[in-house]
Amino acid sequence: MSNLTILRTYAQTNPAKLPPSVLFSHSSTSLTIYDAFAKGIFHFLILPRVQAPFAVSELSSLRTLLLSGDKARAKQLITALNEDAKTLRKEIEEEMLDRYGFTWGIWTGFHGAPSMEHLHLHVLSDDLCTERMKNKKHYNSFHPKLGFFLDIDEVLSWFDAEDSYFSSMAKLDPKKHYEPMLKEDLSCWRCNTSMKNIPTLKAHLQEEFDSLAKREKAKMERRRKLEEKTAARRETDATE
DNA sequence: GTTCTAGAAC
DNA sequence: GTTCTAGAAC
Repeated sequence: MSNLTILRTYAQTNPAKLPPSVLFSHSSTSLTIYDAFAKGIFHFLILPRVQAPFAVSELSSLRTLLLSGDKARAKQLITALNEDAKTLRKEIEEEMLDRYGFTWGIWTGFHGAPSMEHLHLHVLSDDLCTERMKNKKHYNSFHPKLGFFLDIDEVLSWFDAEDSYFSSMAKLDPKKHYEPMLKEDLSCWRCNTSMKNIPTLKAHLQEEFDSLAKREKAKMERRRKLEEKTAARRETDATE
């Protein structure tokens, strides 16, 4: 099953009835689900559950939430999603250490022009070269320098800015402002090198990830050895 | 969002 | 000839 309103269906379903292949965890206010087409090795979506005072229509997207009228209420909801994301990132990092022996970047944000109904916060690792990363639109929608991917901290900062700034950002005009960003030329988000097509980009991202892995694992190893030495020294000091 | 596929790019 | 993209259909 997959259509443009599937997330809305999940958000209105009793979490106990969602299959474990879909649901990762839930709280009283949100659901964390596995992204069905993960663009990073780790890729989750956090969805607000449909409950008062919000109507399902107000939770349709970031745009509808920001324009729903009550700024304080909207900020509160996004702050709650942010807290859930922090917890999730910790869990992802533990899993990274377990399975890969090091940790790497995790991004948390919204798409400027989402293509599925119901507000969803992406939490994904920054490797970005999985099997499901298939075209320019996929990649550019997460490229941190293009502007399509809106980091949650940036979105939260809009609430503390002047009203006129908040209003201009809250418009989130998909056709004029956001969708053209998806057609920008491909470039590596780490080193800015331009890439002629998706297979070339993915091979490059894989190399970047492999060299990062090597550096980070070496760092972990040095740290471990240092701790070993420190522990041994402590032991000697204690017996002297 | 994905899949399919015509035709552009190589 | 093969690889790859991008637009239509769903």
